[in-house]
Amino acid sequence: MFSRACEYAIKIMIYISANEKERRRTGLKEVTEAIASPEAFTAKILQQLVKSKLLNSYKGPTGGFELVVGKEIRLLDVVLAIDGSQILDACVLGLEHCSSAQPCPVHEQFLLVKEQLKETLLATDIRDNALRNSTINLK
Amino acid sequence: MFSRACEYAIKIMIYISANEKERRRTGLKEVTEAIASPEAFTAKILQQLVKSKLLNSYKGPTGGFELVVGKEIRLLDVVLAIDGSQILDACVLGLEHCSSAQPCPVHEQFLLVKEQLKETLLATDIRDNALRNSTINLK
DNA sequence: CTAATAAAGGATAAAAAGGTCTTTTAATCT
DNA sequence: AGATTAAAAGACCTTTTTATCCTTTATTAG
Repeated sequence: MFSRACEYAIKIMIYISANEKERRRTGLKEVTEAIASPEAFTAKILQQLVKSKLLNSYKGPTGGFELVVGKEIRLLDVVLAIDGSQILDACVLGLEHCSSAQPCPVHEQFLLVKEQLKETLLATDIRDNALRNSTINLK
Repeated sequence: MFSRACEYAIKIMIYISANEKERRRTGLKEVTEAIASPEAFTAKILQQLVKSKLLNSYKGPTGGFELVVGKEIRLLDVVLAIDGSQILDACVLGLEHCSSAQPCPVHEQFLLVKEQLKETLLATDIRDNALRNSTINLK
């Protein structure tokens, strides 16, 4: 459904969110251990999340990453930052000119699926306690 | 949502289905023109659909492909044949041990999405006239 | 039986995704 | 200021997916 990078990104965001309550910044090494991901690759994803303004980063000792403060971050924002809008916008069959005016053969059938997906991505806040619950594991 | 190969496969099946009414067999060249796909790659996908027993194939002049006769073929069958059950079975976050007993942080949120997707894939018959309508284009 | 036709199969190539390594830049703490 | 820490950046490597090419096998029509 999502790229591997996007799966990592969602886990990263949830993990950093869980840390937001207690301490503040989360370092690269800490995240990669928490979500069992390749370190260098995870660093690249963190960079993208910073560029997309979902995370702030700080260098040096006491450095690390934190959610952008005061900004509501939904699952949709994370998916858009890493995978783009393809999964919501693109034709299921990959047709360039598919739309409600010129629908592909399965256009109607997938309207509900996409609507349900979009609704879920929009409704899910990264800071939701149900997600950031520390008992939940991300490995 | 689906792999490129799977997108081609769905188009292939719909196109061959549209031919089922009038003539019978459909050749590789005809399909690739109809769906604007790379010929050799399309041939590989056709082979997979034959191996998965969704299509019958015949060699030589008058040869080609046809839907397995008398067998109901749903979109689900095509997706399973090419992409496998991943999109329905696998954890959204890629966790190995995710289940209702040990749910990942977004497990609940995606239950409805996956259910809706499964329902759609199950309910959509490749021979549905709404799909095989010849006015619909597959390029 | 032979020529022509069309799918099957296997080897190879190109592109994209996933992942690594090394150097640079910025911040902190003696 | 100098040593240390941690993220940023860019070049590189690996695997998977997408796509091509060439030979073989099976079928049909003459």
